[in-house]
Amino acid sequence: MGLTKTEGFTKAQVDMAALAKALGHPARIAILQFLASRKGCVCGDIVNELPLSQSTVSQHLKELKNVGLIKGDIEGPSVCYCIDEKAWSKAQKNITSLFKELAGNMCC
Amino acid sequence: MGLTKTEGFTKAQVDMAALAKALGHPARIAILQFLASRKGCVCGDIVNELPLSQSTVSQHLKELKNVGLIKGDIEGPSVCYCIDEKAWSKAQKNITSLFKELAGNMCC
DNA sequence: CATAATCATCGTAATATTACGATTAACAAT
DNA sequence: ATTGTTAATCGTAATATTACGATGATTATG
Repeated sequence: MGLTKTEGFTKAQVDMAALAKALGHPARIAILQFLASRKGCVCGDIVNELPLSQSTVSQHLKELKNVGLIKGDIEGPSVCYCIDEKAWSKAQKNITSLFKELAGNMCC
Repeated sequence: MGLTKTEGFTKAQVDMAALAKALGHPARIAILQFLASRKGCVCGDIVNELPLSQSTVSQHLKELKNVGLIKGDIEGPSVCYCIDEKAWSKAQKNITSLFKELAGNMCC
């Protein structure tokens, strides 16, 4: 299979899982950190920062775009990437509330 | 391939990605929420709460255990699961600091 | 001891993910 | 126009993930 069942789960659960899944690769964590380390868009040199080929990095960027965490604006021959502020703060809110929901109910 | 490259990334990045990956399935989100909704361990009826077969749920529980987020104590014929408080608060700290690191540096 | 209940594991199948090189598309500059 | 640069996409291969039924192991209970 390899196919994730979504029927029977809430939209919030499915969305949260999709967000977490997008963060579930070191390269994508590194990309987000690199984008944030520059104050602004990053045109070009993302590939040079990662130990992966250009096509692989492009795939990871695509996944981050699909989940909405980053945007890419075409700037001449290259593309400028940056974190999508709105999506990011929404993600932060959701994760924070998940942690709040799960806090303080431990037993063992 | 399907094999995630970890050389060239920091341990923090790899660990964060592993945590996120563990959260990257609706069933595993649902399991954590269900464990937290009960104040204490949950013996038994996790399977009944999910639209998945017993063996599939067992697999998801195993993944959550592998990343350390939950513990399972054998209690007679059944097993009591609960969130591992230490691992969970560490995860929370790491995610929070990731968000802090990435906040306020947007541009577009 | 036999049976039932609970959960892990095995075996299997379908699909997803990761990664790379090669190619293509778009644009800039000579 | 040709060339070079940048980044997406295609094609491919290897491995991972998801899911299920069936089987095992363990422990109560009759």
